[in-house]
Amino acid sequence: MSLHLYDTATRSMREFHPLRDGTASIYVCGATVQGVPHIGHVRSGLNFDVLRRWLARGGDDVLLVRNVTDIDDKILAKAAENGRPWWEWGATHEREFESAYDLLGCLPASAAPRATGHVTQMVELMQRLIDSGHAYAAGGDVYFSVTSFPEYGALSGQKLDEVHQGETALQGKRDSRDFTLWKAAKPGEPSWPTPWGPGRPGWHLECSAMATAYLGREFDIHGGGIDLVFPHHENEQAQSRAAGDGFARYWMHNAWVTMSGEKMSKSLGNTVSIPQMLTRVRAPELRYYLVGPHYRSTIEYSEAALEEAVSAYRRIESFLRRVAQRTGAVPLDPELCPEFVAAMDDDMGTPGALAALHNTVREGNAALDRGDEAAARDAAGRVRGMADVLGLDPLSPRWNESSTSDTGTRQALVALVEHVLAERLEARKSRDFAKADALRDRLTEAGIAVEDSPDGSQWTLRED
RNA sequence: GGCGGAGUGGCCGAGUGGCUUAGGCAAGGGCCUGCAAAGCCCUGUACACGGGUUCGAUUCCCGUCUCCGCCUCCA
Repeated sequence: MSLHLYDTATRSMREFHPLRDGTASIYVCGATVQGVPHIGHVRSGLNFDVLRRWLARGGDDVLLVRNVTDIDDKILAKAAENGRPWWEWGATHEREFESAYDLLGCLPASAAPRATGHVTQMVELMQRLIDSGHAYAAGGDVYFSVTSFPEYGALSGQKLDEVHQGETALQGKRDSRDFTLWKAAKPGEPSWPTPWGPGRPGWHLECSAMATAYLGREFDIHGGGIDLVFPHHENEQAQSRAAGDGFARYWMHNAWVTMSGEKMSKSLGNTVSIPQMLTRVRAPELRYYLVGPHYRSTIEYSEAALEEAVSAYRRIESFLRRVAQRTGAVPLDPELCPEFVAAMDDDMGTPGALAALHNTVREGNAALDRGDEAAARDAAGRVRGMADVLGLDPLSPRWNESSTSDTGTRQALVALVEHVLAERLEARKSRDFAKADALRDRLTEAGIAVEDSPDGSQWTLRED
């Protein structure tokens, strides 16, 4: 079976064929950089990172553009509240998002364009829309005429009569359902010059302009959170198609992370930020938690579920470490088992993919138990290969980066622990188990877990 | 009011018209171990409720209840 993806626009599973053979293009709606990223924001980035890895695995050269909305009402409001320049406020949080994506193992985007850097493209798009009668300027604002585009509502299944753009009814709108492409400058607000007067972008316009600028007038996949379907993506599609562009060929939307049954959002105050999260669990553990469930299923956040993810991830990790310790470095095996491939091809079925991975872990552990090192190494290589597709390979060097800064401390710790373990080994040899246990207890108290095996004792730092 | 999603074993979380024990976590039993931990083996027997279609439905259809999301900024 080849890759099938659920397409929001047709509400059906469609076989994926890129527009241009060998190249897949993806545009993901990224952050409005008004605050610190929480796990919900990052879920989207993670889901599309997995998609991108899977497409690349299938041989496609993947272009992934993830935009940064660095000018909007909220940024201006929050910056003002905090007495900071709006551009600094945006830049600060843009770095927070970039750092969160990076820490969680997202491959860097091919481009991360900012709205403020693409006003020229927006002006061009507006001009095309005005020329073709789909948009009009009024008092420095520019609006998209919804009734001029019969397809309007097709993406989200909204009926035109039921539509409310939620924008304050502005004076110049010919129809209350029209949406704003460009906002006339208000005193004191940042603005950019246009043929219709100075102003700033409306929210939807930037994505059409940037997607087209980088990926062309037609591209493969447009993604984002499920809430963006209406009005954001509906409006994007309307303005681009009305202007004559093919625009996105597949629409993919990820579900929420909820908390106590409610959507996680700043206004509800039920946010769990990434920096906060990462003080409690390690990055790949959090990634496992967010990537494990299917991307179209809601994740109801809970401590217990997070802990389970941590345990499940550690099971994989400890298997690989055990094999590596006993038999030497384990190379990643790019060959994927059929169950894994089938699961991933079925609309990125990460749960099924993880099931296949865990089955291989069990297989490998069993091989280890019976002393079949070749089989264990083989399984370990395949486990790494599968985990890598999900960005979860525990042996990937990227997860070590954070600890390299304090190499000296690390070395001192290693020396001390090794010394205690050597002493304990002596005690065990002379069957002085009271002493051996006392030494182990002391390490345990210090947060170091010791496990004995036929090959000697292993120790790990437990952060909880 | 309009549109959409969901209710699965102790928990998380997939899936399918009749053998999937999905997978994980937790639990119990066993093996292994000086002990512990890890690992391996075994065990649980689920599919909101009421109808219908069918030889057979957790899976299809209808209805009911409950929950959630979008329609307002939002990943």
